[in-house]
Amino acid sequence: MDKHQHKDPAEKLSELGYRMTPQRMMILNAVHNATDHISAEEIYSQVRGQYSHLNLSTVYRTLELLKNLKLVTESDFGEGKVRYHSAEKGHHHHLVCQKCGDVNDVNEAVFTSLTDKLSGDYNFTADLRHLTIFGQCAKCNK
Amino acid sequence: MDKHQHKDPAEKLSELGYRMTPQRMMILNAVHNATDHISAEEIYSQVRGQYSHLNLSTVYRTLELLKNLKLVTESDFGEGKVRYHSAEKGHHHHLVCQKCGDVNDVNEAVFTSLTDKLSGDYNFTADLRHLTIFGQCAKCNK
DNA sequence: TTTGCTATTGCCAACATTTGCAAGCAGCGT
DNA sequence: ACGCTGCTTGCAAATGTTGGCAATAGCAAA
Repeated sequence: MDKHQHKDPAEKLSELGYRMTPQRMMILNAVHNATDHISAEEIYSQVRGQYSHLNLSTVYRTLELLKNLKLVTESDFGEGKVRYHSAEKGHHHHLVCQKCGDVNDVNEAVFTSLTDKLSGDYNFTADLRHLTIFGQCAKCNK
Repeated sequence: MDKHQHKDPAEKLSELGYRMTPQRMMILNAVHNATDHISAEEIYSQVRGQYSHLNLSTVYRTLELLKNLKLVTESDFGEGKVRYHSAEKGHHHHLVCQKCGDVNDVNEAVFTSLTDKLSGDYNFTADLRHLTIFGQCAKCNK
């Protein structure tokens, strides 16, 4: 299994001169196996369950690295902490309702006209991985 | 002067049961008089120069309030701290270059097709005040 | 296998921001 | 004037995240 992945994250790391440590491997797994967007603290306590030699700073530093390598994406839902998501599971954006707090996914396609415009008018290549948009949801709009 | 404002912030506050205190007045002035997007710490030390009885928590709490009343907007340029801007000076969005760190303004109009789509397809009323989009700027795209 | 370079980690302190709590103060009714 | 109610503040502690530094551990070359 896992044959369908384009490239093993471990491979991707070592190709770029990074080292595959147990910490990184387990953090990567935690993000990948998470059913939903997962926080740094959650990753920390989850990994610690099987591998007690881990520091929270390492979690943050690893997530920063994985983010730069585009292996994970970061979302801020306005909870006072940030959440992470495996990039391999596909991109999508979020609509967060400021009234009821509901979070809904939006397909990337909704943003193509925006990125096209930014590219055409400003020659700016937008990096919209996990964008969060605040506002009022359908339910609260009634 | 200031006759062109729609409504006095003091008036807007008291209408909603809030009080116009010296702290709030000076924080509001600091944001309004700032030539650029200003941080909480900057507001704090600036106001403290003329009014030493001020706590940093008050600055944060006041900014939170002004944000909810839509008197100021908040932008995160990825510096590890947030910046504020007077809403009365007009809305605009930001393109932040991940390579060179340059920040450019984009007119609100660029986003109308997006907000229309979100409204039509998802019945979601987007609250795009100061949106920040990361990517690569024209210079770095060459 | 051993060595050596340096990326990586843990620990701890700093930073930006939020929160709980008790005291202070404004405006209202009596 | 008095006290009540609830908004507002300062203070200090907590939270989420980042950064410096010295020790450790991958990995490649010998």
